[in-house]
Amino acid sequence: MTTRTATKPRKLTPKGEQTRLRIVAAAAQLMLDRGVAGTTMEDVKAASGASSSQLYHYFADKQALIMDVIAYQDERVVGDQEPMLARLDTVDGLRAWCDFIVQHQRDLECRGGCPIGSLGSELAEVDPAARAAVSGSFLRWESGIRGGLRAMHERGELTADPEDLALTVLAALQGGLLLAQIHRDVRPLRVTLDAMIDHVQAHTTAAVPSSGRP
Amino acid sequence: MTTRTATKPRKLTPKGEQTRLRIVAAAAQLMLDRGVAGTTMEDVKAASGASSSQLYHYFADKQALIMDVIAYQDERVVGDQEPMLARLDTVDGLRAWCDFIVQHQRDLECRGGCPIGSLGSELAEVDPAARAAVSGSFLRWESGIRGGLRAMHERGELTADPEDLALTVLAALQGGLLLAQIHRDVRPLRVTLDAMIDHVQAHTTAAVPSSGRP
DNA sequence: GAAAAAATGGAATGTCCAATCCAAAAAAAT
DNA sequence: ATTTTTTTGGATTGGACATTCCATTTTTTC
Repeated sequence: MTTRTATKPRKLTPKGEQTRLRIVAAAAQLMLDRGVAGTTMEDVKAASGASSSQLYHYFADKQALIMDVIAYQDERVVGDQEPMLARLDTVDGLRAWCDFIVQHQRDLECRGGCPIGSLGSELAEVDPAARAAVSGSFLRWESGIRGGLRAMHERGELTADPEDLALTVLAALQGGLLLAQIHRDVRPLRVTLDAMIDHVQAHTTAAVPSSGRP
Repeated sequence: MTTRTATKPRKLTPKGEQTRLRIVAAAAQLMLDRGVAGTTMEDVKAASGASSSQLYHYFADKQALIMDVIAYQDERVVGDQEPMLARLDTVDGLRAWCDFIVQHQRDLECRGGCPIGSLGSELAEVDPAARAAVSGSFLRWESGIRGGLRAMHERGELTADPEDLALTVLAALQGGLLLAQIHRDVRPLRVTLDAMIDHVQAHTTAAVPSSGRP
């Protein structure tokens, strides 16, 4: 098929693929900085160095670009965290993951919020396809968290239900990220993730009050 | 002053106040249903039965209307919950509040997400004044939650820090609401709030595993 | 009852922005 | 080397939409 709107586009040349990715990466950054509605195709052109023809060569319309931005952020956020998610089978691994997220938000000065959650929140009621895509990304993220918790559970170290606990941890993370963004302060995120660590620890077989950490 | 853009508007007649409120209420509903960007002034006119002149008679511009929508939602959400927040000084009160929120989302079929959180997420990076207003609303909400937890603490029933716990509960709530909205399923919210109840209970002096509830 | 102020109606204006169009250059395929 | 395809450039178009403008009606104030 020569149409591109509903099917996977025909295979691009390496140069074409590079241009397409440059456009998606630029759009992803702009949409994190200013939201989807606050990002125009003109902005994307300027940030990516592409022309209008290129934008509409690679993307049927703005909505198609948004879908690719969601997929891109899914890789950048969930995909990149997978090595750490694989280590959530220990409380120390959980703590390291939390520390990484808090530090990352500190580096960003709490701007943008969660790259996936913010997109989902903005688009959920106006773009069903986008909402479904973000839902898929959240399920992937939850699955990664659950994998580690389940391993703990299978070793007999975690007494709580890893299904529910993974969901709770992701929800707390999303809420902590939102509050940090709104208040421009990592404390809500830090405190919330620490509470999750405590909560997980409280449901391990070696449950003891967490001692002061250096 | 005769200007209306930066100062409190001059006193309205009762009829004028009624019209202004009708506009704000209509805008609030539309912005929950379709987001701020997805809501035009034409939509607000149609929903409120007001004319363009009326919109711009009562609001300097769309941004001014948005600010009033945030204040309105603050009252509708946090203000209306205050009686329940006053009862968060018991685990049963906490459970009742959580049940109310879950049922409310069920009634809405998880559409819209949190009326305050969604506005904040969409506007945080494009409207500093809006972000600050939402921040204030979250602080008010957190304060209401903390009040109850602090009462428990002061009675010696809660061993955890009510400051941190209130923050954690609000973050978990926001995250649960977001996940429920994105997945169109109350389960993430239910599970997350249940975990918060467990977490609070685990830090009370009568800490026992929660038995199955009817 | 009259004057002033507020509320209301709706057409018009100007700007923004997604998307299209016309075309040339570069790269790939034959 | 030539033809075909892909990539690229940028002007233009049409529609959306916030806001302004002109005016009348209604309500409030004196």
